Formats: sequence, C-alpha cells, structure tokens
Amino acid sequence: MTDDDFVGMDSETHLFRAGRRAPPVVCVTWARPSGRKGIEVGAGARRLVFASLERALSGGPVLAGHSIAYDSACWLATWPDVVTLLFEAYERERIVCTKVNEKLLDIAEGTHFEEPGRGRYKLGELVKKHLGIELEGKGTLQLQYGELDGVPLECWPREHVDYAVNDAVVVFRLLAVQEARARTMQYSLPDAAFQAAADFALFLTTCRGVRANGERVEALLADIRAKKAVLEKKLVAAGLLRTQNHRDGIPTLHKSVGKMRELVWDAHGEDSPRTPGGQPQTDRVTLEDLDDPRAEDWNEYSGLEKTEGSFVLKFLEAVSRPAHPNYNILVNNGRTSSYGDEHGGFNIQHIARMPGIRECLEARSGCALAACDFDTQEMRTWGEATSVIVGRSVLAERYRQDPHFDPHTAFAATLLGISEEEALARKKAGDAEFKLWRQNSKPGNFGPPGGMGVDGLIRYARSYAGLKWRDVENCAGCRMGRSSTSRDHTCFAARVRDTWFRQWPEARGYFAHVGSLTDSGSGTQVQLYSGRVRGGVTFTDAANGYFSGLAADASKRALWRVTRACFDPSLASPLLGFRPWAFIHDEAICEGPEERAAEAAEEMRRLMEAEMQKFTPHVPAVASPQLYRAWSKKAEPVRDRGGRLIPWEDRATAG
DNA sequence: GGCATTGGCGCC
DNA sequence: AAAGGGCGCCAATGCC
Repeated sequence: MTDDDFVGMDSETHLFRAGRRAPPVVCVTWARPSGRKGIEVGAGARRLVFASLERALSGGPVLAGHSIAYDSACWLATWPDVVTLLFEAYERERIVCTKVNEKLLDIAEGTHFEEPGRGRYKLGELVKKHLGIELEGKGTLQLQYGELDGVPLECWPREHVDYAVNDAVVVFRLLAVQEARARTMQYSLPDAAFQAAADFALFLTTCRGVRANGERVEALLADIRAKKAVLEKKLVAAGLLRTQNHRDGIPTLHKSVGKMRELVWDAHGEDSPRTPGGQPQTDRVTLEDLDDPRAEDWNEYSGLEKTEGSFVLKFLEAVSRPAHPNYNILVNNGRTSSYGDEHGGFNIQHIARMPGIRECLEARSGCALAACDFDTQEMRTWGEATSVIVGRSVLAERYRQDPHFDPHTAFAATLLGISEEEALARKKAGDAEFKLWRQNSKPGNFGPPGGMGVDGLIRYARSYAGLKWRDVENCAGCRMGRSSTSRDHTCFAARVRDTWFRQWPEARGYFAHVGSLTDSGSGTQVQLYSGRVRGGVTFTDAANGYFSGLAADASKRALWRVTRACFDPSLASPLLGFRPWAFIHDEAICEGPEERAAEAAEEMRRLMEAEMQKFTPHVPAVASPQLYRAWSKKAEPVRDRGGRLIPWEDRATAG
C-alpha cells in the first residue's frame, strides 16, 4: 500500500447528545502509509477535509476511516458547504470504512457475529486483535476535545495531539491487514465503498431522529395499564402472577413461567411441545391450544407487557426531545439492523404494526412523512434469483406480463382450484371467503422459497399475524376446523407446499443449486450483482440469502439515492431539504415540508424503482409512495382529484 | 447480588 | 433427503 492508495483520517469532536448526534468538529487528523501524518484545527481542518475530498475525486488517495460515516456527518454539520463534494466522493467510491470492511470480511469468512453491547467492531478492539496494540485514551481523552475547541494547536497537551493523530495512523495499518485478509480469501470487497456510503445515509437518518406525540403516548400508556390491571387480578388469583419485593422495597408483579409450564404439562403430559432446552413450551400458539381462560389471559397480558416495555415507554422519551434510532449497516445476510441505546434511541425496525402504536410517532410541526415501499420486494428478488440461477422463472414471467401481478391471489386461486380470472373477480368484489384464502396462502409464498418444510410452515402459519389456518373451512381431505390442533394442520400445510412447487416450477432447480452450494453441510454464497460473499452458509441460509440479500442491496442503494437527493443541492431534486426519517428494510420514510411532500414522495418512487431495477433486470420493480403526518401501517396512498398525493388521515385519531 | 442464558416475540 | 432467514429486546430464570 502506498501514499497513492489511501489516506487514513479521523476527527475529534464535541460530545454528542440527544438532538446533536453529529457534533461540531474540533480537529481532523490524517496519516499516510509512508509515515507522513498531521493534525489540523479550525480553518485548517476545514481546508484539510475539502482538499482531501478534492484529491480523492481527482485520482488521489481514497479516504479511509473507522466509522467514517460519523466523521462525515460531523464534517457536514460543521461545514455545510462540503455537501456536494462529500456526496460526490461517496458516490464515486472514494471513501471507505474500516468497520464496514471488517464486517464484510468476517461475513465472507463465516465468522461474523455481534456480542450484544460488546463493541466487537470498535477501533480499539480491532487494533488489539489485528495489530496487538492497546489504544490508550478511549473513553477518557476522547471525551475532552470539546474543551480544546478554539485553543491554538501549539497550546494543546501533547497527549491530545498524539491520541488524535494515532487514530489516523492505526486506520491505515488496519486497512493493510484487511487488504491482506482479502487477498488470502481472493475476495476484492466489491461493495465496500457502497456499503460505506449506505452507512453514511443511515447515520444521517439516525441524526434526524423521530418525535412522539405526548398526548397519544400518555393515552396509550393509560389504556395499557388499565387493561393490565384487570388481567392482573385474574392472573394473581390463578397463581400465574406473583409479587416479588424489589430491592428498593417496592413489590412488583412477575409472571410465573414455571406455573404456566405446569398447565401445559397438565394438558399434554409427555406429548407437550418442548423448547430446545426441553421445557414445556409456553409460547402464544401452544397456550391458545389449551383452550383455558387462564392461558388466554396470560397471552393477553404478555402482549401488553411487550407493547408497554418495548415501545410505549421508549416513545415517552421522544416526546420532549427527538429519539435517535440507531442502525447497523450490515448483518450476515446483507441486511441492516436497528437498535436502541442509553440515549433514548430504540430499534425502529420492530415497532408493532398494531394500530395505535406506530401512530405515536409523527412528523414535526409543519412537516409530513413521505414514505415509499417496494411492492412484494422479496417475491420479485426470488423471481430474479431463479431467473439467473435456473434460467427460467414463471414468477418473473408473470411479473413481466403484469408489473402489478399479485402472487398471493394467483397462489390462492390454485389452492382453491379456481381460475385466476375468478379469483381476481372475487378479490375485486371484496369476497370475504376469498380474502381469507388469499391471506392464508401468504405463508405458502413466503416460507418455502427459504427452504421451509411442512412442520415449519405450520408453525409459521400459526404465528403469522392476524392469520389462523384453523379458520380455513372446506379444506377437502383435512380435518381443519375451529377446534383443530397443530397436528390437524399437517395435511393442509403439505398441500400448500406441494401446490407451491407446482405453482413455481423453477423451485426445483433453485433448490438443486442451493443444495450444490451446501453439499458438505456449509458453503460459500456469492451474492448476485453486488458480489458480496457469505461463508459458512447452511442450506436454508443460502436459500434465503439470494433473495433477501438481493432485496437488501437494492434497498440500500435506493436509500443512498434518496438521501443524496435530500441533501445535495447540486441535484436540485424535489427532495432537497427533506431528511430521511426511517429505513425499514423495504421502505424509506423522509420528513419535510408538508406543502412539498407530494412531489418528494413521487421522486422517492422514481429513484427507488430505478435503483431496484438495476438489481432485478428480469423483473419489473414497483414501489408505492404515500404521505401521512403520523406513522401508520394502516396508511394508504390518497390522491386528490388532480391525482396529487395528499396526506392520509387516520379516522381513529383524526381531529 | 450481579451477570449470563433462555424463551418468547416484535419487525422485515 | 431435508431444510425460513435476519435481527434486537424484554422478562424470567439459571448460575456463580
């Protein structure tokens, strides 16, 4: 590695806090492989950043940093006019991140995992692991740079200068180790710079943060607590809730899982469904089968506890100041993840869809949320994957014939033994029975592509929100009915799976290929188009990987395009001034002035479809925009007479 | 008592 | 031959 290849960079900043996740820059350091290095503050730091980006764009060294998305966001916050240069540098793959690289390499090796809260990918940990160096000053010196802002460099304590410069030095030393690792694996990290760009986009999303409506949160909390109080009386009487003295002396109620296990055992004995650890299972589906009011109360109580603890209490903190959901750019299958922290952040990718929950989060005053999600994204990417791997895909052909093809209606028609024309007519007429069949056919389309078997399909169908196969009547040859148990579903599930294989004949060839990858138990998968590698995959990992990873790549590209349009004035996009607000796998949501939101959402659709189309050349890409003030899963696109999008209003919470 | 693991469950 | 995957988080329990 020479000075022409890379320059390691790092920034020290003021402390971040709620509402300021990208604080002002205090100093910027740089280091070259040859040993040259330096530190700049104030106007010098600004000149360094601009010059480094300009050089990178004109064939000079690529900028490398650890979590450089953070540095980039701080540069942008401190010097807003760096925006076009910065986005252009990311776009042209002139910025890379050693944290992203490390994850990509670990995933390729099959050794990627994250120990919760352990910071396995922090600079200090990686430097210790790969360079055998213990970095001094993390958590102490690092927190003191705010006090040095404005102080001339010659007055800085030596250790503060050395600490900052050293971070830039270890970055390119780490990069050298990563390049060597990549060489041994014969892996060129083809999407490293792109993942770094998407990481920047996601960090900007975190910076924006989300606000909650205090009245809605309070009302929801009161409602939950009232419902809990009613159930508590009954569950205490049944011995399923016990009081325990907390150490501060306040007695609190706790569920007695042991007692619940006894009820399951009483009902099923040796035949009880078991957890992997061998205990009688107490999940929702098992308890529903008990047909015991105590178990019903338990299920309802558990749901309320989950809603209160995981969602509503988090929203409470977002009432008086923004909360900042965090994102992780890369997990094993190529997707992102989201997580909470001690600063009031939370995992925004698992907020319940149940009406009333998401609605607590809303746009700031004068703003609307412009949202756009991909239509049946993973069905389309499976169609793409089978087109490429098998050479022919009925599913892809159907999408090409009709970009708005509905695979669930088609599959339900086959299951029911009726024609697609009749199915479509019944769907259009609002036929309730057909609607139920369509809903019940979804697990059949979602599960089997990932290699799901009959038992798995039953479990999936029974836990699928708002769906119960026991409600499917008239299943010839089955004993399906209101009192059916999980075993009675086997016949239906087997029929669903067989029908699925007939519906999409490309499935045989797909699984043959996936099986050949993993013949020896585990194998290596190369992602279509992006070339990202994942090692140590099992059959089901690989079966899922092709379509979920492809969808993830497309969605991240789409988010990048949307984010750049929001920030970079040189694009003069209708999205300019809007800010990405959330990213939920197949959906992007931006926040911005209500009066421009319609055009913004339409532009999101255009950009997202264009990006997705690059990843599914055999299948048309379709995305749907919509507007709302409060987040909701119930929302639908609403247009005025002129066809212009207007914000969707929830009848339940309007007024 | 505090930390680690398990079971369950929310999302896609 | 057969085979859902990916997360993060909470409460209860297990363990030292």
